[in-house]
Amino acid sequence: MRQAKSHAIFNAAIDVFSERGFEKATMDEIAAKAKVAKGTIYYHFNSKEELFVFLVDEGTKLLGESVLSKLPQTATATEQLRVIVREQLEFFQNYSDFCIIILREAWGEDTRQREFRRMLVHYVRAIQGIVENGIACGEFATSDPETAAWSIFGGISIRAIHHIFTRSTINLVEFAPALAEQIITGLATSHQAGEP
Amino acid sequence: MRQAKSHAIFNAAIDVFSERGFEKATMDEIAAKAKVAKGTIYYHFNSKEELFVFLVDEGTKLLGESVLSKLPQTATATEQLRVIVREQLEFFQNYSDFCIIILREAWGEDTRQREFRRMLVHYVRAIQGIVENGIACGEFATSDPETAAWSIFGGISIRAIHHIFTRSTINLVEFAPALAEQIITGLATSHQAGEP
Amino acid sequence: MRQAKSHAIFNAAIDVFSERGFEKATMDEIAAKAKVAKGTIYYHFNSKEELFVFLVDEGTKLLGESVLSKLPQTATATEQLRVIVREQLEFFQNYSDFCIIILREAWGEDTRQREFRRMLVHYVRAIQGIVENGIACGEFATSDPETAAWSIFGGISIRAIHHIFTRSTINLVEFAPALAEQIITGLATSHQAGEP
Amino acid sequence: MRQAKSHAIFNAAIDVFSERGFEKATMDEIAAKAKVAKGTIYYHFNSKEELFVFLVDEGTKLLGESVLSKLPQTATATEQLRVIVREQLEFFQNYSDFCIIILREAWGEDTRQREFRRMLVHYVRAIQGIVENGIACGEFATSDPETAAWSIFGGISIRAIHHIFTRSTINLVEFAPALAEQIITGLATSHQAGEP
DNA sequence: GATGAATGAGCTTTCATTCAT
DNA sequence: CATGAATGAAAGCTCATTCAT
Repeated sequence: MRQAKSHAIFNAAIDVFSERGFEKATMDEIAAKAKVAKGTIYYHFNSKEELFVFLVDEGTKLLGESVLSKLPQTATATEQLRVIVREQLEFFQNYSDFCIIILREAWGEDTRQREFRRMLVHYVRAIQGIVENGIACGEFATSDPETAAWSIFGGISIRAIHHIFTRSTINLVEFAPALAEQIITGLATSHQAGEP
Repeated sequence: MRQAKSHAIFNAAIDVFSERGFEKATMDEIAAKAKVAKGTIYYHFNSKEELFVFLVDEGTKLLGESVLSKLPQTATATEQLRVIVREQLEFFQNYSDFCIIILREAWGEDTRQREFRRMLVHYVRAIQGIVENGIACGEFATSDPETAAWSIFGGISIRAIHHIFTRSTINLVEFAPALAEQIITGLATSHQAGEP
Repeated sequence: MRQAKSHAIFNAAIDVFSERGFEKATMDEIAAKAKVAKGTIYYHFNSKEELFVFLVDEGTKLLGESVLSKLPQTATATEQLRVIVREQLEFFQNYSDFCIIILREAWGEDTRQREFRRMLVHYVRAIQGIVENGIACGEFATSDPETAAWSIFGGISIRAIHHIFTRSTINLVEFAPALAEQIITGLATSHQAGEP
Repeated sequence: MRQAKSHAIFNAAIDVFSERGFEKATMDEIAAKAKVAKGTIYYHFNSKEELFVFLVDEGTKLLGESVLSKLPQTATATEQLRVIVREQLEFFQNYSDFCIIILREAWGEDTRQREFRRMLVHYVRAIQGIVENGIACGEFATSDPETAAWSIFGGISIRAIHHIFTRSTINLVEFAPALAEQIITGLATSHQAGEP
């Protein structure tokens, strides 16, 4: 099998980066976990940063594919949003390491962090597109689709990471219905919700 | 004036921790920015970790006070939620450094990170309390107030940090109405919002 | 009372120097134990080294006085040696801190260590004098009184420090008879002791 | 050759530890003397303490082997004691650095010091064993073989270290006969040595 | 392709000493 | 006389990266 070592390094790196954070993660620990010599990592990746970016790149792509490919193209925006919520929770359930990496490592002015945000923006723009479609169809109403998209993404993600560190055994996907309902119909009971 | 040096260190530390992250921040840079000798920091704080925890403690307390003290006690839960959204955005507008620190440094198993989350939980519980009050009054409906609270907190925070790294000049508070409306009435236009 | 603080510092310093060794002892700990401010130590002693030398000077003088003043001037050299053994053990029993300081801190090329050894040499020379007197009187026989003196001093001291770190409750003075006998008559039973 | 660097570090460490003492010795100086980078020391030894303990362990083992392996098994206890005196002096002549390290660094409550004393006790017990054999054979008489053993060890060691700091060119082994005679037959001329 | 010994810049922390009060 | 906040040089230790094998 090609890339056996690469894969081992990749998996070990996700482990270690999510457990320690980028700065505290050491190439020694990654090498030990991957059961390769430290030099071997440098044969496959030019630097710690490059390894990280590769990993984040793959992860974000996988997030995009996992979530967006499940969208039923003919469904309503409302239905698509429900799928987003469910699938993103499912993704974070399966790849909780990556959920942690996103929230810890995306914020800063280092190259890897800007790069990371570029990828996240790409994903959130897809959510924003759905919101905008919903508006165009008259399903949704909001004055600021970008704000809507980021708060949807942030709401799901922070709910998920809180759950991850709670170390509960409940499956993240179980939060999907409540979360989707809040996003779509809000907290207010229908007969009220007056404007100030 | 007492504590002049302590304050300088405190402010410098917020700066540096938010710009570099806990691990990459150096005591040298904090000392230089505070215009004190490195030893002076250690005269006031026993370690880098202790300095960080002190700072996070003060920051989280200030967040709690800034937001929760503004809550009109006699108002409806709906109105209280609007205040939360506005005031938390205002807080992040004024203390964007602290917004960054929260989202970067709260997630992990180090002592300082667990401590940090304990404080955040305290704040988010207050939001959860309002949601539960709203339910009790018949204003709100949700099957999972904890999920509601964390997704509200996360939605506001991630919207804010995205905005901070966008380096726009728009005041964060301007997002308050749209964000509040989404939380309260949801995205869906009132005449629909069917259940699956 | 004059020198109340000086005395407190002196006693605290003996404590700390013997517990930690010169290098690891800190002026902070000495100040804390003496219940004075750190600056106060520097009012009474110019430096850590000076404090140490003063303390060692006093201690060695006290050792000399404690032991040598007990020597019955009219007694035989044999009897005087017995007194030396007993009184030095008694001194180490009362000032075990100082016993530790002697054996830890006298060996090296720092100024304070040379100074220390100068004082020790003075004390050991007194023992050597007794040995030489004994030879002159025909009581003792040895080809090397200096070696005799140092090995007597070393034998007593190392026996004592071993006992101190054993943390036994036995009084050091109880070893005096056996130790004196060994020094004076040797291990061999009288009817033998052949020369090689 | 394997362990070339390790050996260089080992030798440099003995040098520096004996010249400066454990606390004052710096890893920088050891590295410089060993002509390796500082990090290299940490590649081979986990800490300054571990390097020290390793060195002391080897040294004490070597002391034991150097001295005890020379003991003629069929000889009398008296003869064995003479060998001990001569060989221990020879060892200290060859490894004066280690003689200094023993007397400076064995006394204290740090882990490395307790460990050190454990090893010394092992060596001194061997001397004690010889004394006890001598008693069993009727060659020796003493009420306290442990005291005898420690004072023999201490007498030799302190005589040696005094000589080392005197920087004389005389070979330590030249003191062996006088020292042995004192230990075996004592100072007193045979016709006396009365008990008080 | 793979290894792991070696490196050295850079980090946190300590602590004797000073000095304004 | 006495204080204790402030200092900065110096030390132990870490770790990404390199390179000879």
